[in-house]
Parts: sequence; structure tokens; C-alpha cells
Amino acid sequence: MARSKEFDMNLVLHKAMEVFGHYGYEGTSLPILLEGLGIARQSLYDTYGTKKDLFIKAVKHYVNEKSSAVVVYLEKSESVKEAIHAIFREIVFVLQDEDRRKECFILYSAIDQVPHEPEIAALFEEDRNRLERAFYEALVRAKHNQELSTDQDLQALARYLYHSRYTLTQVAKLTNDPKVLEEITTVTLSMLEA
Amino acid sequence: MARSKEFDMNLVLHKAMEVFGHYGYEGTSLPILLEGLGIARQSLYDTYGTKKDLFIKAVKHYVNEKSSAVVVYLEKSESVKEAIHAIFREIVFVLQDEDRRKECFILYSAIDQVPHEPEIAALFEEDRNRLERAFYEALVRAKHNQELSTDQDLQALARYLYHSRYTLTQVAKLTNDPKVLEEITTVTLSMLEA
DNA sequence: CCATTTTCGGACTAATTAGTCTAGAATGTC
DNA sequence: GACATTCTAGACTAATTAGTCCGAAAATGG
Repeated sequence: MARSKEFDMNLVLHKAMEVFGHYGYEGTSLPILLEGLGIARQSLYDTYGTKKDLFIKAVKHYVNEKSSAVVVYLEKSESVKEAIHAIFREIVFVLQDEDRRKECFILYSAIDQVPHEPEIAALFEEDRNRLERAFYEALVRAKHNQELSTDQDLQALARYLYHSRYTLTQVAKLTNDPKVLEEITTVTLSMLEA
Repeated sequence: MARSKEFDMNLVLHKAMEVFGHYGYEGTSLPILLEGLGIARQSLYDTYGTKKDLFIKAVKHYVNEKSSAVVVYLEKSESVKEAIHAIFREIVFVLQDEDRRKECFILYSAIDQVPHEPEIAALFEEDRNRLERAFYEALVRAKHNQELSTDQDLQALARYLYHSRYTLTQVAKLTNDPKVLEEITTVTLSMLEA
């Protein structure tokens, strides 16, 4: 028999998120990428394919992981409002952590590639459909429960929530003040109290 | 005497916004940039300096131009609410126009460079201070006029408005549907009716 | 110990990068 | 028409780019 694979796929993908998030897709050179991943050049090509392949893998992993958690929250929670608050609390919390925030910025780099990489564009279209539906259904449920009393268009509100979550990483790029993220989130979610 | 300058600085800067906005700063190669600008290589270096110099000039021009208009709106308008609506209507309108939207995306590329280019970071810090103050003072005025009846923290609301305007370009990157921008803006500004 | 596979490191290529230089054509003022 | 300046086009450099190839070291299970 032979030597067994020793790369932890998950770990490497998370490191890739950090590197791509920090330098952007085009801004990440092979040497920088390899140093960030801690593996040799040949190992990258053997195991993950080209730089673009790895980028797409990392983006898919990030988006799917986060979005799945959001869907679970929305579907399982007793209180829809509390679920939504928890979802935003989570992303704000991560963005406030000096270390954990790093990988979030791959989202920004990924959106940057939407016009140039059809696979990335398709990924976000699917993600948007999935999450907008999840938000919408949760909002409908909350309305029926009388948990929600707003008379807003729930479809529009769902879209608003979907994009608001993602735009927090842009806000985080513009300021390091953790308070700002909280303030903005507070205002954003006050929408649910109308 | 001699031949006179023939480049229209404004025109070239706007073309630069479109190119950098489309390809991103790192994604824009010299050949692509020159073709987009419609000038020769040497003319670029003679007139605008390096690629980075031109990028920074274009970003500054874009941000200052747009933000100055916002400040004017906020200071001169009779109705603060109407001014804010007009400000958002304007950006949504531009983002809906197939041609005019192109240059808006330099904002996205610029924010991408905030962690790497101190001059860009300083520009946004100044811009944020200026606009948050302008929004805040307008909101205070509206509150005194009884035009605004919300009991939100006006400082937080000002920050929210500042970032909401900028995040619209991220939304525009994710979808071409012009209706989405309107919907999201409607929800965003419904905040003022609380 | 052996066979197999993984990993590594460095050499290598071909293309592309930003930026400089040069020579000449175009343009405007006197 | 003479002169100063701008603009262009292309050659050129030195560095960097992504990706391939090769040989040896390391590790694993039989």
C-alpha cells in the first residue's frame, strides 16, 4: 500500500479563503497563495487543480456552509425574529474577531468575480434564490403567527435581508470599529418592528 | 509656442472609472487600460503618472464628485426626507442605466484596495466623516422640524444611510434586475417612516 | 524490507506584467 | 515657415506570472 493523503481539505480551503479574501483573486500570486496554504506548488496542482479551481472551490465551500446554517436557523427556530437576529449576530460576531473575520472577505472577492466567472455567477444566483425563498417563507410564517406586524412587501423584505447580510462585509472593509457593525445591524433589523 | 494639451481630463478619468470598475485594479492590465482610455502608453505616463496614480485620481474624482452632490442635496433641500429619497433615487437611476452604471463599479474596486492603499483608506475615512456628519445634521434638523418622528439613534441612522448608499453597487453586481434596486431602496428608506 | 503513493523543492517555460526610451508625426503659436 | 510641444507607435527591459516537469525524500501498509 501507499502513503495516505495528508492534506486536510477543510483546513486548506479555509486558509485559501483567508488568502483570497485578503489579496483578492487577481491580487493573489502563486507564491503568496502557496505560503498562505503551507503546501508545495506541485501539491496544489495535484490536489486542487489550478489557482482558479481552488478559488471556486473555496468560494463554494464558504457560501454553501454559511447559507446552509442560515437556512437551518430560519427553518428550525421557534421565533422567526429571533432567528434573523441570531443570523446577523453571528456574522457581526465573526467580523468583529480579528482572526475569524479574515475568511469572510472571500465573499467580497467572489462578488468581484461575478461578471467574469460564470461559475461564480451561477453559484450566487442559486444562493440568492435559496436564501430569498428561505427568508420569505420565514417571514410569511411570522406574519401568520402575528409575530410580525409589518405591512411591507415580504418579498422585498426578504431580498433586503439577503443583501443586507452580505453587504456587512463591505462595511467591515471600510471600518475596523466593531461598534459600527452592531449599530448598522440594529438599524437594519429595526425594520422588523415596523 | 507649442501644441496645446488635447486630453479632456474629465473624460479620461471617467473612462478610467469604467475600465477599473469593470476589471478591478489588479485585473486591469496596461493594454486593456490604454485601449479603454483611447490614448497611447507614453501619454498615460506623461499626463497621469503610473497606473496606480491614475487609479487613485479616478477614485478621488468619483467619490468627491458624488459625495459633494449628496452634501449639497442635504444642505439645500427644504425637506430632508425628500433630499434623502432624491439621493437614493439618483444612484439607483444611474445603476439602472446600462452605460452610466459602468463607472459606479470603481467604488467597489476602490473599497477593495482600502486595506492595501493608505491613500484610498484615508480618502474613505474623510468621505465617511464628511457624509455621516451631513446625514446626521440633516436628520437632526428633520427631527426638530417634526418632519421625522423616529426615536432611533440618529448617529446610527446616519451611518446606516451612508453605508446603504454604497452597498447598492454591491447589490448591482449581484443582479441586473433593476427592480431589485428599487425594492431594496424602498425597504431601506422605509426606516425614515418609523 | 518492499512497493506504492504523497509531498516537496527547484528548475524551467512561455507569456504577461509595468514602466522606460526613442524617433517621428501631428498640432498649434509666433 | 520655424519652433515648441504633444501625441503616437513600437522596441525594449527586467521582473513576475501561472503552470509543467523531474527527481528525491518521506511516509505508509504489507
